[in-house]
Amino acid sequence: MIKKRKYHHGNLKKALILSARDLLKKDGLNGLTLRKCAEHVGVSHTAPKNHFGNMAGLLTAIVTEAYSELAQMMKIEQIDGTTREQRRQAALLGYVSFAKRNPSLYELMFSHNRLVNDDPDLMREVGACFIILADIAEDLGWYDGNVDEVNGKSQVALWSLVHGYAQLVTAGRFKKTNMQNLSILDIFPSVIK
Amino acid sequence: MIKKRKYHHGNLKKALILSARDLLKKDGLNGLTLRKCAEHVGVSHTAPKNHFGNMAGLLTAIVTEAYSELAQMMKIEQIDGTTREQRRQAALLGYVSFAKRNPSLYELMFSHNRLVNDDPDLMREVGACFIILADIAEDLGWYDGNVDEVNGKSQVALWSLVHGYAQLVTAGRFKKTNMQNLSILDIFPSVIK
DNA sequence: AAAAATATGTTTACATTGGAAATATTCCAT
DNA sequence: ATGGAATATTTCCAATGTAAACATATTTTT
Repeated sequence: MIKKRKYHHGNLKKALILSARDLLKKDGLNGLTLRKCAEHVGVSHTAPKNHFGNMAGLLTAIVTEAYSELAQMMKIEQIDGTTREQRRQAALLGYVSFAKRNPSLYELMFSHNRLVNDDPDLMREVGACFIILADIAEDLGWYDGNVDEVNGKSQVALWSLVHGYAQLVTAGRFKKTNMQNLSILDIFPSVIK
Repeated sequence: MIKKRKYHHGNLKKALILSARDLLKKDGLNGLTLRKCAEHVGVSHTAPKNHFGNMAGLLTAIVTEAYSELAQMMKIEQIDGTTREQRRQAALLGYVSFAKRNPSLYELMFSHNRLVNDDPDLMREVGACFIILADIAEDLGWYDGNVDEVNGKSQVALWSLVHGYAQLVTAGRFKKTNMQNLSILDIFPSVIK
């Protein structure tokens, strides 16, 4: 039985996001256009509007999914019985690995005026990442003071360090130094008590 | 004596960069277009091509200048007689201040495929920033080992931490936490011996 | 000083893109 | 089954980056 080409795609939203991710990986931010996404999926160039409203909406959807994936990368290998130090190392490696494999997407995730920043889904996924970071930021021993203050600073410092490292590497800012091949774990251990 | 409108602008390159900075500050990356730059300066929309080749060339020129400014911000107040700790604090505050005042520009400075990354001028200014960071990264006491290794790791860690903090703040990633108003100096001091 | 070469700027033209508006098709709740 | 909501298409437009040919000014060479 031959499948007739349907007027309705069925799962266009998901398909467009996947297509957008492909374009982003292949040609970077400049190569990602609504029309190319639509053409790649086989729909008219205005079909995305129903699902995302506009370009910012599509980018927000992609990034929202990306934060979810980033959280997954950080949680990999975090089975019961592992120590916090083991979870931390696994999470940091997963985090940097994600950024290196998706440099354009990663850049977009920290853009400050290209996304719908108050999108509830996006905020939820960002929050989910922050919670994972909060777990592995405990016991760093970098600060003194009351528990809440120490934990807050630790979270900020941990995320700052790993994000900064990930982006500086993917942006090539260490390329002209002899430190391009340092691992994130080389940067961390000695300051962890 | 009335000045006749000249066919040649005189200092178009610099004027276009300034105009681009204005647009970037006012409307973000999406609001920056070659045609608007040209119109704002009062030349035809293809005039920029002579000086920058294409959009990537203009962005590279803007970013190159921005790295120079960032270096200046880090060097402010670094007069003789200051301790390294004082220089470090001044540099960190200047760095974050620059990022906060120029969020779109700052984002562009760490983009990984929108610039002409092998541009000699850009590489020189990035290198100049790295040298300043190298100075203030000494004596952090975060690592053990031979001097070169310790210094290398310290530079990478310092830049990662301050860049990560600056971008996470400007991207609003701490907005939903109670840590939005922490200073970069709150993140640093306790880990400095 | 004259002429040639180079640099700088304009005009014209075109393909790509995001998006608005009107219309068509399908799905779904009652 | 049927009317409304959701989904997709068609048509249209303004904005954009860029190429090519041409115009004007500046610098270099002779």
